[in-house]
Amino acid sequence: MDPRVERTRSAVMRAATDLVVEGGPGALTMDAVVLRSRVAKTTIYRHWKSRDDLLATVIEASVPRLPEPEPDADVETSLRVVMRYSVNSLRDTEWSRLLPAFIMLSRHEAEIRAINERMDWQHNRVLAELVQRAAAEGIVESGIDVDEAIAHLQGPLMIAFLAGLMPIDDRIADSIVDRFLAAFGPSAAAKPRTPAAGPGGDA
Amino acid sequence: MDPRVERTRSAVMRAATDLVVEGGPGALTMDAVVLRSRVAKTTIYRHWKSRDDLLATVIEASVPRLPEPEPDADVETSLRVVMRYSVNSLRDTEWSRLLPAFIMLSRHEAEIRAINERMDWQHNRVLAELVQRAAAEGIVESGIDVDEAIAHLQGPLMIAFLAGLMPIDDRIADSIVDRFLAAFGPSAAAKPRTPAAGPGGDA
DNA sequence: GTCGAACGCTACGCTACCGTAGCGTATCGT
DNA sequence: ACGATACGCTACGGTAGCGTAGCGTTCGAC
Repeated sequence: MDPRVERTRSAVMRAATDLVVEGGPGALTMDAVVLRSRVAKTTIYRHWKSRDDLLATVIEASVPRLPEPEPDADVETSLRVVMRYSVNSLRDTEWSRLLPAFIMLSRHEAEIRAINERMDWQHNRVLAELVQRAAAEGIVESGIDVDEAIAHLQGPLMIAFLAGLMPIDDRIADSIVDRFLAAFGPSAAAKPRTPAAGPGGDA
Repeated sequence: MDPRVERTRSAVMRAATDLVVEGGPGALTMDAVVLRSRVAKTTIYRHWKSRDDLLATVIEASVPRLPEPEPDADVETSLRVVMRYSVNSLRDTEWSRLLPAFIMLSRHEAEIRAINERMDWQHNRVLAELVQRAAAEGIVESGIDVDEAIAHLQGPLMIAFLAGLMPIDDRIADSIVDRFLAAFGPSAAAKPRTPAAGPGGDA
């Protein structure tokens, strides 16, 4: 491939990504990209058809893809590996600052929503497979609701990130898995006592 | 108070809120508000000093505040009440569509961030109190990490909402509390087996 | 009824941003 | 070397949005 093209694309992507990371999607203006990347505006428009197109490319390039677990590996270990990978995605300064914008734009921009759906689909597939294998091996309850399980794996991490409740590190990944196994383990007490009624004394 | 002021403020707020709900923060333009509210632009600027000010007011007005649990009520019941309240906040069409924008704007707009911090503070206070009471009553483990507990209460709900994994209803609120109690209950198996090592056989 | 406050209207000035035209220059592949 | 392709530059045209000026009108309070 023509090295000029390669150079231009990477310079623009670098500048555009930094702009969004630093100032949010609103900071991604073509003029700002021109200044920062030192690439002429006309040249940029030879590679991306619009500003929105460029924004979509920036996000797409930063979206993490969960690693596919090795089929013959221990399920619990695989789960921990995947969760640690998620944690590291959120530790990545680029993705961590892109994610909030990504969440919002997915609501109103069709292009970004499509990226979101592809990501969700991949993540859910990986996690669903692990949850089902865990159920088959008796590590978690057999009739487990896969979506619910996924929510309990991803949710605490996401909220810890968004709210800044706790440090995002391997420790949190492991503790989430621990809690997950405790909550969904086959010996998880007498499961649902859904009708709101306290177990013991009230005072 | 002058009813003209009351009328103007509510008409503008209604229009502005609808605009953000329908099209995101970018759709909140003064001209659009003028058209929809039938209030003159000059009048709007007599009540809000800028467009950003109006946006902040819109968000502030929609942010849910968790109910303060009654001190003499059963802890588990209170927890369920609070979680159901959170669920209903997300069922509210206004807040559910404002939340993503809120998440993003909190990163780059100081005004919105301040609102976010006030909300987090109130939510965390309510939940922390309940978690601590639960610990004191022996419903959950005694040395419980309050922030971790909060993450496990709010996280699954948040991710279910953001990803659209499951229907947002009272059922999910209750099941989250169930899972929480199972994961953090005093008899929650042999707690952390943090070093990644499977319990039984691997294959 | 009268006075003051709130409101409405038109018309701006200003800025930021998008995306393009036209034409000359530099660089790559062969 | 040399043709093709990519790139750079300047200068725009057009739009959208913010916030204000100035002045007349209406409405509420008393």
